[in-house]
Amino acid sequence: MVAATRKADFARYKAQAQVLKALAHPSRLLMVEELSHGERCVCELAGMVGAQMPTVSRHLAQLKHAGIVEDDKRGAQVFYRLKTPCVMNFFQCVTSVRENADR
Amino acid sequence: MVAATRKADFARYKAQAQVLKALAHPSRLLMVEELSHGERCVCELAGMVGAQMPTVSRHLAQLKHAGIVEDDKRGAQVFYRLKTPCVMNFFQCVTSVRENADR
DNA sequence: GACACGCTTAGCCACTTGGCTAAAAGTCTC
DNA sequence: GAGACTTTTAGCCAAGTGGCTAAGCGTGTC
Repeated sequence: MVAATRKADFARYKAQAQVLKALAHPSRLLMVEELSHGERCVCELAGMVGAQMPTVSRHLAQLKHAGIVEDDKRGAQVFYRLKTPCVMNFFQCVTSVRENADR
Repeated sequence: MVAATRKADFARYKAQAQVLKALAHPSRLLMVEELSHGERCVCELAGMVGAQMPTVSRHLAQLKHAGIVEDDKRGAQVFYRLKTPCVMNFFQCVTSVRENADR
């Protein structure tokens, strides 16, 4: 059963890594923080990030795939919002890690 | 000052992304969880991860560079330990994100 | 229907990541 | 110092990432 347990653990770590990877990009972090203040359409986020819309759209697709945001099409626009506001807890943790790292 | 603020924000997001990226790999997550139970030498971790030692050594170098672990050379061996146990808080957060994602 | 608008997809590119093997470097024993 | 042992570094390669432009697709307006 040890092998089976390790296999299950590995699958769990892989899934967790997927979520972390989705957050591990400056532009995506910026978007997540912005979305914590309320829903935004793609063009608004593109303006803030300072990248082309196709690029931003793909970043959002990654966040959506990881289950961090969800989209809502209204007319010609698509609004994104945080699906799991708990994500914001990361920011504190990450900051404290960084502060310890600098020490 | 808006431009300067945005620039500083971007630098902050970039630093945070570095920490998240360091954690965003199944093998590294496994090692971090293992290290949360106490210090381990490289060969022990290599056995758990199931990878070659050079590979594990490089993963550990990434974690060290991100400020997540620190090393302690004792004789021919190198022991690693968590520098910021706070990292363990991530696991809960990530899990809850995943559960919401599956829903 | 024609057009503008917002967003996504596809294709291309440079760059990074993560695995391996081989070689080097440091430490302990004899 | 020779040899065994642990760890790191270097070099290679396949696969993934992230940016761009161009093209496609759905929606609202005239």
